Amino acid sequence: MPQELLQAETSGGHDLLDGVEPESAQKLAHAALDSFFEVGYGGTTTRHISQQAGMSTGSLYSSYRSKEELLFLLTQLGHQSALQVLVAASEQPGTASDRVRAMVYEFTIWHARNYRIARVCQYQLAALAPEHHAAIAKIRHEIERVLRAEVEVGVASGEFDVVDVKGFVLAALSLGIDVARWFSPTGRQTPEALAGSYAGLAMRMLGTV
Amino acid sequence: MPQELLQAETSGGHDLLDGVEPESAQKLAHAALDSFFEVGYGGTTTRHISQQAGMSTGSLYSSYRSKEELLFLLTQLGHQSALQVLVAASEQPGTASDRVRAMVYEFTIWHARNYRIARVCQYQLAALAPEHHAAIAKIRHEIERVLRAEVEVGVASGEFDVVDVKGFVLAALSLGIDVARWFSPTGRQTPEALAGSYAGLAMRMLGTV
DNA sequence: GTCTATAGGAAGATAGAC
DNA sequence: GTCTATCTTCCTATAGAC
Repeated sequence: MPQELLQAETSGGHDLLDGVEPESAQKLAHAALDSFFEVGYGGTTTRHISQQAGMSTGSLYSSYRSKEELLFLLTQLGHQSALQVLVAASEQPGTASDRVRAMVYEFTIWHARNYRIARVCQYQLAALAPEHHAAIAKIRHEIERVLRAEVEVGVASGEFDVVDVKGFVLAALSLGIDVARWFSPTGRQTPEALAGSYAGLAMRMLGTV
Repeated sequence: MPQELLQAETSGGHDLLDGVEPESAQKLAHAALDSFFEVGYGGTTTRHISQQAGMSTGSLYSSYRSKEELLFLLTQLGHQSALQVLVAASEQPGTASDRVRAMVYEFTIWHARNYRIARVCQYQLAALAPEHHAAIAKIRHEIERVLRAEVEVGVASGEFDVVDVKGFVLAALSLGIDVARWFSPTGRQTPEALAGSYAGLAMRMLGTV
């Protein structure tokens, strides 16, 4: 069973899975991420995960109870990391505009830089066991709550001109999340340019003065 | 082998799969859609599809060559239908604003009303054979081209104030597409309200005067 | 903790009868 | 076109040796 330490250093060559111990569990986690990303949870076999990790089929089960537990680990690490960058952006000094802009920017850039684990996080949730799904749903609600709270600060202060706060929050998170569907580091867009574009569009949506 | 007639009557109780003939092929297509939606392409078995369609396992293969061909049929019908509503909206009279607003509205509403086939279309593409994937990519490029062309009309006429046309097109399509990830008819949002919200946000992104 | 071996079943696709 | 039967391969998970 791996330690679930959150090592959310997403830039500078670090990896979201660096905190998974011991090494065999980390190798399996990497192999599982590759496979879930490529062929989905249903298309992934435990044999393939084990072999990509350089182990025998049976050895997977001394690190993890099941294929589903491996999905849960990845999904949990990804969601915790995404929430963390959003919270960090919301704690910046400045105006509500500054903070919301930073939140959209960082959320988008996270989905681009971590597009592999992000894609697994966003599109394989239905394969989780009910209790694991509920745990992830809590983090997702928190992500929504953190952004909505900051938007409401800007509405109250008159910085933003929005009637439909829920609609904006939904749209802003959707923009970031959908990046995980199509992003590729071999494409023309850099994470930074993309995040800048979306942050600017979000400011327009808010009718900033 | 089913006829691939496009029956894009998406409202009024009609079904995108109505044009699939004969009836056995249509039943299999419905069952495949259900299963691809629920557990993904990799998690779907031909046995399950056949049994849900009320047939034996082997009978699937007198309508379709493979599981992948069934995915291709669904993906093709969905994409053709989505393109069709976008083209219809682009042919409306009025200003470029009217047309782009209608395009975002209709594209969003399509992904909400057809959220099951839309989810399969958007998230199972990687399972397609290369030649099938290429055929779908053509339709997707056409979808992007149609919207971009109309935005450029509005930019040229001075109706829109956008520097980054590609960024806007990407964001507007993303908003619509991402609806397929989370939409449920049992949720609080109606397709109409959602589409209206996103169409309004798109107009703000365009800096309409 | 890792291995080999295996249980016990299910996978995609095909063959041949009706 | 649909059925039953089957080929061959593969599946998740466990058992027991080292």
